[in-house]
Amino acid sequence: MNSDTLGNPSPIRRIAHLDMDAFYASVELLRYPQLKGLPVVIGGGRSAVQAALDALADDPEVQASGNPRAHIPIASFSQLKDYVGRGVITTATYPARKFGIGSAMGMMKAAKLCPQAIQLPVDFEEYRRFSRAFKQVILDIAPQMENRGVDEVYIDFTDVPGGQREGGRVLARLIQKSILEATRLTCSVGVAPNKLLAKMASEFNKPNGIAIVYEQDLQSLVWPLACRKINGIGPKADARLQGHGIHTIGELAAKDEQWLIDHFGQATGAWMHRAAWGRDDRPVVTESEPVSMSRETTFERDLHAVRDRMELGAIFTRLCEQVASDLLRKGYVGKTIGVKLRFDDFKIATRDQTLARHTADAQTIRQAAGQCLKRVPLQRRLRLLGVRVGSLARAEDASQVAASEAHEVREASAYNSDIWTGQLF
DNA sequence: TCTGGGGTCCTAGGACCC
DNA sequence: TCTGGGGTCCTAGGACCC
Repeated sequence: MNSDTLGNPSPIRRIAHLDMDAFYASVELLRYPQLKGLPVVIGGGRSAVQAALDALADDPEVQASGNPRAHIPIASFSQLKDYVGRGVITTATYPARKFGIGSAMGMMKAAKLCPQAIQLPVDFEEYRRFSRAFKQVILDIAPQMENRGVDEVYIDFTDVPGGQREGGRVLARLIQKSILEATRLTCSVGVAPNKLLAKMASEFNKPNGIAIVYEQDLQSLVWPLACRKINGIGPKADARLQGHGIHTIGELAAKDEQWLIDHFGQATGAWMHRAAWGRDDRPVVTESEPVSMSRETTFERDLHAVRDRMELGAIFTRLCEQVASDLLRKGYVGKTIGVKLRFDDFKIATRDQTLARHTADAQTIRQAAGQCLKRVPLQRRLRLLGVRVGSLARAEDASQVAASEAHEVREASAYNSDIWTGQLF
C-alpha cells in the first residue's frame, strides 16, 4: 500500500451507490399510512384521492391532525378495476407485486391481475421534495455526490471521514441513519472500488441493506450474476450475448477481448470486456449541464393527422409552451428543435432542425417544430407527440441578443401557415 | 382496451471546409 | 485527372437508464 510522508496509508478509491428503497411507494405510504400492507399501484393521472381529500376539508379535527390524507377512508380510494384509459404502473407495493404486477406494466393488464388494488396518481412534485431532502442529507456528510435521477446517487467515499473504515460500511451506516431520521425512508448502499461495482452491490442486500465489495470479490460475488446486471447491458445486448451462449458476467469475462470487439464493435466490445473484469474509472461527476429538454404526451386514443387536426394542433401548441416555460424557468435556451411521433404500430419517427440562434420562445419553437412535422409522413394514426429542444446553452450566455433576434425570426415567418391548424403566428 | 415520460449517449452517413 | 485525408456539424434512429 502507498503511504504519505508521515507514513499514513493513502486512501483507497471507495465509491458508493445509494438507491432509495421502493421510493415512490414509500413516499406515498408516509402520506397514506392506512394503505400499509395493501396492494397499491402508482401510475396514471386520475384518481378519487383528491375528491376524498376535498371532502375532508371542512373537518376541523382532521385538518388539525397535520396530515389530512391519513384520514381518507380506504373505501374512498380508487381501485384498479375503475381505471379507464392508457398508462403504465410506475411502482407497485410489495403486496401488489405478489399478484404479478410490476412496474412498466399496462394499467389494464394490472387491473386483471388485481382489480381491488388501490390506485394512486403519480405525484412527481412530492417525490422531488423527498429527493431534495435525502440528497441534502448526503451532501452535508459527503460532498462528492453525483445525481442519477430522483432516487439514486453515487458518492465518492474516498476522502470522506469514515469512508475507508470497514471498506466504507461505517460511513454507509451513518448516511442510512441520517436519511432515515430526516425523511423516514430507507435506502440501500453498495460500496466498491468503482461506480460499476457499487451499482451492482447496492442491490445485494435490499431493502435497507449495505454491501461492501472489494476488488478480490469479483469472482465470488460478481461473476455468477447475469450479464443484464451490468449497468449498460439492456435487453438487446443481453439477447445477443445469450445467442452466443453467454449468460453470466463470468462467462463474459472468459471471452477474448478481440472476440467481443469483432462481434460488438470496437467501443462496445472493449467496454464489455472491461466491465466483466470489474474495471471502471469513470469519476463521480458532481455537476453537469442539461443537454436537452422535452415534453411529450400519449393521447387517450390514437389521433388521425387530418381528422383530428384541431385537437392535435392544440396539443402541439401546449407541448411547445411547456418546453418553452421549462427552458425559461431553468434559465436555458436551445438551438435544435425537434419533434417525436409514435404511430399506432409503435414505430417512432423523429425530425429536428437547428436554428441559427438559440431560443426559449414558445412561438419560435412551434414554428420550427411545425417545419419538422411537415417532413414526417403522416399516413398512420398517431399515439404520441413530443417536442424537444436540444443544443442547450445557459440563457445568460446566449444573452439578450438571442431574444431580440428570435423576435425578428418570428416576425419574418409570421405568415407561414401551420401544418395542422393553418393558424398564423 | 397490452406497452409513460424525461433524459443521455452512440452510430452512421452526408455536407462542407481545409 | 486521379486520388487523399481529417474535422466538424447536422440529422435520424436506436439502446439504455430512472
